[in-house]
Amino acid sequence: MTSKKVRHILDTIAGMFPDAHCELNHSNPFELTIAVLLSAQCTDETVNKVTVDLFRKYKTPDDYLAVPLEELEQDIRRIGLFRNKAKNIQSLCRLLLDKHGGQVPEKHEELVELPGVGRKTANVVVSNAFGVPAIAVDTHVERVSKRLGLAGPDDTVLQVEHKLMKQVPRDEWTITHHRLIFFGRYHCKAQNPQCSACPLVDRCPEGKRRMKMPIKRKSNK
DNA sequence: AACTCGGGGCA
DNA sequence: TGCCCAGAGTT
Repeated sequence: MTSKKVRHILDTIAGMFPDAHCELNHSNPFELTIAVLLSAQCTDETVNKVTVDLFRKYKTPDDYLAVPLEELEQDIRRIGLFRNKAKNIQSLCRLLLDKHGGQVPEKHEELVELPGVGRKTANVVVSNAFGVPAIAVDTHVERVSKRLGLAGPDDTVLQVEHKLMKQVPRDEWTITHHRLIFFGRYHCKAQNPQCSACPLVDRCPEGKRRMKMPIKRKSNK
């Protein structure tokens, strides 16, 4: 794909979502790390409902370790995977205290060593909390990148990340990440993508395919 | 590469 | 009801 076409895609999406940003409730790197960890397999909106109260009760790693696991599970019960997540939070806090003086490390390679923190979470933390350009490839970014042809249909998550970094100027990585998220979440949705109202449909391989042959919705006859 | 965890939102 | 969600760890 030509750099001109990539630029057109980026600019169009920027116009659609001029105020794209990180929607996770947080006010410091530690809270952001907790919020991203909690967000796995559920929406940010759901996470924020929990963290508003959670962050009032728990300010530091010590606070999370001061309560029994069952109490923390109860406090995050409203989101999915809460048993694993509660355990992850406490072991994360223990490690932060043991190895990092209770602070969230700024280096990507240190972040991914933390329990419950993978490559995607580390990218979100460095970009949103520490100002390091990064593109975190989640399900939205992966889906829209493949639909738009910014990545190949069979690329792994890591390959998608590399292709995006190659095609997008470094100082636009973080904002592009957020715009692709918004685009995927509110427009180029997994189930019912708004192709007929999409300014990119003419240049989108997947969009053209879908417009010609709309996906049949499952109907119970 | 496939599987598991898991309650909430939405059609 | 059934299916998916801004993942990561294990096998």
